[in-house]
This record gives sequence, C-alpha cells and structure tokens, in this order.
Amino acid sequence: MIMPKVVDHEEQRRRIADAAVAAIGESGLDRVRLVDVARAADATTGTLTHYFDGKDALLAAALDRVAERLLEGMERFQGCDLIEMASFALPLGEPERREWRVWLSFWGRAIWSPELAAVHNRYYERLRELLAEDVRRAQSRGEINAAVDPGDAADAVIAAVDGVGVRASLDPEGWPAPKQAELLETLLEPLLAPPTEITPRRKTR
Amino acid sequence: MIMPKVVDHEEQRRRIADAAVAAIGESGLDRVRLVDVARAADATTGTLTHYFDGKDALLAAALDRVAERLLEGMERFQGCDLIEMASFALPLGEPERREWRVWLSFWGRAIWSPELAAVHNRYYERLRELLAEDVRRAQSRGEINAAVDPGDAADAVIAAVDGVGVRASLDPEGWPAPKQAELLETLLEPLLAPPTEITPRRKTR
Amino acid sequence: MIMPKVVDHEEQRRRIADAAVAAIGESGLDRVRLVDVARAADATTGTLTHYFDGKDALLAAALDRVAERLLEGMERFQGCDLIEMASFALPLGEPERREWRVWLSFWGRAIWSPELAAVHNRYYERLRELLAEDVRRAQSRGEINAAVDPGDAADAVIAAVDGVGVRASLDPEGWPAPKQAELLETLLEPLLAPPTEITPRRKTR
Amino acid sequence: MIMPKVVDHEEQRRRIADAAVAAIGESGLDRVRLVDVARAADATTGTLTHYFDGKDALLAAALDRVAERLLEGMERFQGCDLIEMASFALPLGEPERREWRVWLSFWGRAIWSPELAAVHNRYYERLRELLAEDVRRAQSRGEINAAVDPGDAADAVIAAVDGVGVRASLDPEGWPAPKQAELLETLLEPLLAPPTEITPRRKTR
DNA sequence: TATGAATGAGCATTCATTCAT
DNA sequence: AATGAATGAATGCTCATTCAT
Repeated sequence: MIMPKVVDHEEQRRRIADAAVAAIGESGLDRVRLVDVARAADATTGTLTHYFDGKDALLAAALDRVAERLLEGMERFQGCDLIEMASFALPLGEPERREWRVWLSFWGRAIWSPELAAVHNRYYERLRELLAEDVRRAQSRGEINAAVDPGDAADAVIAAVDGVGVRASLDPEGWPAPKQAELLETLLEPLLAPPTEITPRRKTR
Repeated sequence: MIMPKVVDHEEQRRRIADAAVAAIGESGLDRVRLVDVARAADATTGTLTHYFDGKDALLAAALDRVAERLLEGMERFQGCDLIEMASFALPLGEPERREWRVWLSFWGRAIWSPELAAVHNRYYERLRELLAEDVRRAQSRGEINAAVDPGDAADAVIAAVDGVGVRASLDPEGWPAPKQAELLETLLEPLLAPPTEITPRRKTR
Repeated sequence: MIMPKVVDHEEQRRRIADAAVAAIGESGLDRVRLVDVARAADATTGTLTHYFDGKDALLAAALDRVAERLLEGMERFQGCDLIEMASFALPLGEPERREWRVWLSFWGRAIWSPELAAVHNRYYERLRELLAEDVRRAQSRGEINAAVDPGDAADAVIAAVDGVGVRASLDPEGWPAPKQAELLETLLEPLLAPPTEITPRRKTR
Repeated sequence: MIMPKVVDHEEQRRRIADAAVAAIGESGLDRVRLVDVARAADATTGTLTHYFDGKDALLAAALDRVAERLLEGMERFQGCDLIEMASFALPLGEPERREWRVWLSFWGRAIWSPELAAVHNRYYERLRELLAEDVRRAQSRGEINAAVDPGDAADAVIAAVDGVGVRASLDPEGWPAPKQAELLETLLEPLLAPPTEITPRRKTR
C-alpha cells in the first residue's frame, strides 16, 4: 500500500495551530505575528495561508486546540474526587500557567468576536456536561448531597476554577499552587460536601 | 491659593482616560485606535500625547479608571449583605457589562505587561481589604461564622465574582441577571452563611 | 533716565540663537527640536516664535552666531604667525570640536538652502579678506614670498583648515591636536614659507 | 552551483541603496523620505523594509555606496600624476557635484552616528592607502621628494581635496572647475614637487 | 505544495506652528 | 511678553495578504 506523499491536511492544520498556541504563549495574543507562528511551525507565512483563511481563522483554530487540551486534561481525571479534579485545571505549574495565559488572552477577544465566543461556549458546555456527569456519579455514591443540582454544581466548579485561575494568572508570585488549591477548596467544599450531618471532609493536603 | 493657568492637567488626563474607557468598550482593546479615543474625548491625537506618553500609558490610565470605578461601586454598597453587595459587581445590566468587557480585555494584556498587572493587583488588594473589613463587621454582628478567616472569605468572594462574571461576559444571552445571581449565591452562601448549628470546619492552615 | 522694562529684542534673539547652537551641539542639527532650544534658552517654544519666524529662521540665526564666533576667534590672533593663527581654527579641544560639529552640520543643509549657503559664503568672504590682509602684512614684512597672491593664499588656508577639520571631526580619536597641527603645517608651510632662495614655481594656468 | 531562488538579495540591496543615493542627491539628506527612495527604486516602502532594517540602515547603505564609487573613481586614475588624479575627485562637473552633495550631507550626520562615522573612516583609510601607494611609486620614479612621508602626503591630499570640495560645493557658482583645480594645485604642488635642489624643510615636531 | 518577495493600507508618533489667556 | 495647550500634517514602520515561481 502506497502512502500518499502529500501531507495529511488535517494533521498539518493541527501542527500549525499548536505552533500558534506556542507562539501566543511566548509573546501574547496581541503581539503575535504570522511570521512568529510560521517560525514556530517551522514553515513560512505563505504556508499558513494554505491551511487557514487568514489570521483570524488560524487564531480560532489555536483557541480550539487549547480548549481541546484543557478538556482532555479534565477527562483524564474523571472519576477522581471532584475538587481534586478541578484543582488540576488550575495554573499550578509552569505548563498549566502557559496554557492559562493563552486561554485568558482569548477571553478579551471572544467578547468582540462571535466566532471565538462560540468556541469558548462550546467548550464550557462540554465541560459542564462532563462535570455534571461526575457530580451525578458522586451523588449516586452518596458523596455529594443529592439535593444539589448537578448542572448548578458544575457551573459552580467552572466559575470557581476560572475565578481562582484568573487571580493566579495575574499574580503568579502571589499565588503559589497550595494557595490556589486552598481557595478552590474554600469555595467548593461546602457545596460539594457529603450530605452528612455536615461533617465536611478533612483536608488531606 | 493655586491659580490654575488654563486647564487642570489632572482633570484633563482623567477626562481622556475616561474617553479611552468608552472607546475600548465600543470596539475592544485590540481594535481601539488613538483616533477613536481622541474622537471620544473630543480632541485630536496630538492632544492625547500632551497628556500621555504614548498609547500604552494611555491604556494603563484607562485601566486605572475602570478599577477606580469598580472599587467605588463596591464602596457604595458597603454595609449591605455581603452576597448582595458582591452581586452588584456582576455584569447584570448593560452598563456593567460594558465595564466588564473593558476590565476583562485588560486581563489578557496584563499577563504580558507588568505595568498593567500592577494596576490589577493593586486593585485586588484594595478590594480584598474592603471585603475583609465587611466580613469582620458581619462576624461581629454574628452574621458570619467567626471561624472563617476574613481575608480568605474576601478572596473567595473575589474569585466567585470573577468566575461568574467571565462566564456571563462570554455568553451574555445565556446568563441573564438572575442566573448570575443564583450561581453567585450557590457559591458563596455556604461559606458566608450565618453560624447555624452547622459549623463549617476550621481551616487548619 | 528710565530703563525700559521691555527686554532688549536683539539681545534676546542673540541669547536664543546661542541656546540653539548649544542645543544643536548636544544632539545634532537633524535631531534638535524647538523644545530643545527652548529648554536650553530657559524659555518656551511660544517665546521662540516671538523672536524668530519659524524654525528655519532660528537655525539660520544659530549658524550666524557660530560664524560670528569663529571669525572673532580668528580676529583675536591677527598679527600672529599665519599658520599658528590658522591652527587655532582647528577642532583642537572640546569646545572647538563642539563648534565644529555645529558648523559642519550646517554644511549639509546649506547645500540645499540658499539662505544658509549665503551665511556660509558671507563668512568665507570676510574670513578670506581677513586672512588676505594678514598675508599682505606678512609679505610687507618679508615673511612670505611676495609672488604669492594674498587672496589665493587665503583660500588655501581656508581649504586646509576645512580639510583638516573635517577629518578630525569625523575621527576625533584618531586626530589629536598635534596630528592636526602637523598636517596643517605640512600643507601650508611650503606655501607660506619665507621667500628663501627657493622660488616657488610659477603658476602655469 | 548556486541557483538563486528568484532575486539576488544583495543585488536588490545595492539597487535600492543606489536609489537612495539618487533620492538624497535630489532633495537632500534631511528631506528625503522613504517614499522618495521607494519611488526612485521603483518599489514600495514595504519593499525597502524587506531589505533594510529601517531608514537609518538604508541611509548607511547609501553612504557605503557613495564611498565605494568615490574610491572606484580614484582607482581608475591610479598611476596618473597625483595632483591630476586628486583633482578628479573634486566636484568639477554636475555628476561629481551631485555625489559631493550626498557625501557632504553625511558628514553632518556621521558626527552623531558612530555607524556612519565608521563608514567614513573606513573609506578614508582605504583612500589613504591608495594614495600613499601612489606617492611611493612616484618617489621611486624620482617625481616626488623621497623625504616626504607617503602617509602624510596622502593625508595632505585628502585634506586638500576635502577643503576645496567643501568650498566649491557651498558656492558652485563662485568655484568653477578651473578655480578649484588651481587652488588644489596651489596647495599640493609645493609638497609634491620633484626633489629639485630645494630641500623641503624638515618637520620640526 | 511551498516559498518569500512584494504590496499597501493602517497606525502611532513626532513636532512645528497657532492662539487664547 | 510669555505661556503652554491644542492642532494636524507628515512620516516611518508594521504586518496581513497576495502571487509569481
């Protein structure tokens, strides 16, 4: 069987989009130029236009990649303790901080761009579903008060992670990993506590 | 007695910075041009450079103004119920949504600009202090469990507001005012609840 | 007798023109701004326009001042040995180097500006006259061969000084004072030598 | 064998630099705009930035070209009588006057720019070497007094040419070709005269 | 496919000049 | 006379996009 010499179009797109993420993480969304992306992808700007209809499309693809990876990260921790799982979405280490920088940069653009906003909302929907599923599972195991609406709980987790993540991203020095985790716990523990006579879980860390 | 020559320099700076906020709110931080600000300030670009050392300095001043106003907004509600007060910081109406758009746009830049990050962090510090004060007051009135650390509670409120605000800003249609308020309540109520028989556990660290 | 409160207009013009010379000497003719001159004159740009019709006129006045001072410098050494006198016009020390920088900067402009060229040529005429006078005097004292045309000799001195001065201005490190003086001597000594038995060759053309 | 892709990068740079020289010769160094150069090079300003890092770099390249051509001009006359050769470096005709205008304009800038000064000094060094070589040759033929130091003689020629050239450039009307040549002769003939019975005075310093 | 030369609109910035006080 | 706020034309530079090879 002869492998076609031509490159896999989709694979190339993904490769370039990843390069864009890297380039954005390097110099910021506002400052990134097409040549920066090209350089990061080991290609030329001309090549980029073969695969994307202009810069906006490329950036949208980059956002998509980030969202995809964030989601995959969450999926890996499915089944774990919910708060623990959520905390892994925080910018605890340098690689995560990097992804957060990119992710956060896109917020400011998404407000003005329906296309980017759509990517964000699609991601939030999937994440919410994923989390709600976990909540339901935990409730069936009696670990979370059954009175809590799984969707609401998921939204709460999302908001808590975003809120803590923003703060930590803007002041990385002031927010080392433990401090972030603690704040997340402070916010979510009462909500996701087991429906006992209210003995909140002991802190393990 | 100071006899100002012709114009009050500081007043002009403020006026122009406010115009910048308006312009950013109109077209977005990335797309705003100096002429847009000038137009909004009823001036020319040349005038802007009289008062600011270039575009970056002007944008930083704009961020300062937004932060100032957000803080002032919070101060107005001091003494009210904490959750109620916090909810007034959410993008519930169009004017607030506008401010949030600007505020949020700056996050993406602040990550790459120490100057902007400093403005943000300064604001967060002051906000935290203000909220912590309120928490202490509520505790002294017995409205909040005395075991809760006021600073931690303040951080929690900030994170919750930011988290909900981001979500609502990215999807204004999907997050009408009541839904925002509910999510905020879901997040904060257990934490800031009166010290019923259910004593939330003390923090160990 | 009442001294009028009003400033001496001419005196002010001179003061400002001198400030312009200083400012040019600081940052170069191309880069000097009106505000720089104003600052150097301890005035504001508005004041400058009271005394000069725009930047060009001010610069022309500055050139005039430099020429004036160069000429005055030469006059002080009148009567001395001609070569010695000429060498005092070279950029031997820092203050002279400074004047030369300004003077030289104007050459590039004078080429394109009849006004500035006129200042230069006027200065050259006066300098030539002054030098020719000295040559005549030296000839009458028998110190210079009488066959030499005083005007030609003056032109030769001017050219020699300019030629050496340019070289030294472009490479101050490579042309310390003694080296400049030597080259000037090499160029002028044979010409301005006493009328020894060696009759300088007759001009053929 | 090198197969140039599409255009010869260096060739293009030279073409543009030459266009810059032409543009400077047209309107002067101070007034020349990037668009003028672009127009002269039959290109756009954008193209210029492909080949040069901004205006300064382009101007420096232009200076380099002028120096190159001046040197080439001198090389063509190598072996001729030295004074005759030197006189060909003077602004005798319109094309030479043009080159001189450009060359002279750069003097005023080089004072403030180490980069430009370096170009000038490099050129002077090469020219000095070339002239000194010629002097040595003439000495071996007995045409120039062997007591004269070739390097010093070369410096003298350079200074004389520069001195006369400046004067002529500032007042082209007053300095027709013959007058320039005569002054040059007046300055250099005694120095470069054949070693007749008249021993040139020994250097004292 | 891929390259990179070329384009040119867009924009911040500079700065001489004007003018009301 | 002097100030300095305001103007706005001028211009270098950036960079996404196009296109011939």
